[in-house]
Amino acid sequence: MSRPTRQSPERGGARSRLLEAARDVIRAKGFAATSVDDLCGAAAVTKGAFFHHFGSKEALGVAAAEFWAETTSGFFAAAPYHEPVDALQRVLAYVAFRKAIIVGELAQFTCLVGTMAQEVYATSPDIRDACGRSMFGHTATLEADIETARRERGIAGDWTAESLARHTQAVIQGGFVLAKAGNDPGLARESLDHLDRYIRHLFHVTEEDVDERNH
Amino acid sequence: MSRPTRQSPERGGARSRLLEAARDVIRAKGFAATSVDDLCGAAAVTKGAFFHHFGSKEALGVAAAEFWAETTSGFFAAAPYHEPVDALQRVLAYVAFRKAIIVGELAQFTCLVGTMAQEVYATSPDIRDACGRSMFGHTATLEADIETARRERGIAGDWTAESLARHTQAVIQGGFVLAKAGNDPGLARESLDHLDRYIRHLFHVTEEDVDERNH
DNA sequence: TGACACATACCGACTGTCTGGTATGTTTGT
DNA sequence: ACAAACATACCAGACAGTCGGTATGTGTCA
Repeated sequence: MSRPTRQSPERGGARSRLLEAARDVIRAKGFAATSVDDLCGAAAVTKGAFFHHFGSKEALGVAAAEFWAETTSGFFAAAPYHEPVDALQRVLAYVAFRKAIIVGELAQFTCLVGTMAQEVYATSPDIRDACGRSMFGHTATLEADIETARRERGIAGDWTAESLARHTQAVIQGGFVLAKAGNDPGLARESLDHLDRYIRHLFHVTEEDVDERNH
Repeated sequence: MSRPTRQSPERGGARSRLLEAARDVIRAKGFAATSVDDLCGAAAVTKGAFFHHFGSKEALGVAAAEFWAETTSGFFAAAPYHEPVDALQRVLAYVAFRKAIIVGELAQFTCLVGTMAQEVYATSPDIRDACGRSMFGHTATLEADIETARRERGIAGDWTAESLARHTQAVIQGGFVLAKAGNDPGLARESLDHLDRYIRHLFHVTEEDVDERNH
């Protein structure tokens, strides 16, 4: 069925098409429930191509997590939340941005590495670690802004920028879980409102303060 | 292998042994990666017994979510965090309790319905909805204490008890995801510290206030 | 009290399909 | 000509689910 056309579009693109298919199909069905044939079908390539590029299904999982790390880091680096010159405003803009991109179908805005890590953490250490690198690599980029904001504003408190960055990620990931369980993206957005309120509290943001330096 | 002894222990116990096996095995391996034979092996029953009690693997998934709802609601109802007479102290004690039970192996303290919902939300609406009922049924029990605390303390703010109860669940679930990705239970506890701080902020808890009315 | 009917609980061999993976071609750019 | 990038055919095992059967109650009526 739907044999890939001979003289198929861009020869050499099988690997990236498989990674894109993995990103989309695994987010919808999960890693274990996604078969190699599913991926080949979605990417319009044959099994020969699959095992030419990836030594095993597990190796594809690792590659998919790394692909996710690359593409998302590019996506977030190009996002507009970096614009404010004030570091705290960047942090709050990050949270607002994360909320703003929660639209449409669940499988399109949820996190590949969160989903995969949850599923394979005990059965595939390689995939788990690749997911961990992607996730904590991302939190590290936020951590820098949090740390800067803290210094700029002279904020004390018994918490670290690292832990707050990770907490932010936890709220996002947890929001995805609730959104899936309740079949309602609004549940993910809701938790980000609480996170926003919490961060404003940590940085003693008053009502008048809010638009003080808004890009 | 390991044939269940004829005259096996408690005839009639196959169903509950399968549900307990499902609870443990699925939390470790995920739903899709857990085979019916895995469950039969773990429960020491045969396939005949499995399909006598459950019409399909999916039906077992639904039953496992319902079993989880029953056993955890009993567990939390009996937990000591209900002791404080002050509602806010009960809420904070709940968070502390959730943190305290995060010990040992990941598969032993993480949430079955969170794991399953994340995995099957798009492929099995029946399991997803059963997971949702379990999860939001639990948040509803916390919501009551939050609402009472809010009235007792005359707290305003643009948030609802319902949303805060769900946010609490999101932080817990997100903590589990990070703990799995980082292979470190401490990551789940860490987020609960932030949640505790956030709730104290919402209720204007001062340092002196803390042990004011401690059970 | 016991015999018969019936239901529930379980057993384990079997089946057809699907799975990840392999072995061996064929095409294509350089 | 050569290697990389595919395609095709195939395989052995695992998979969910089936089915005919047995063991153990449970209700009923003489």
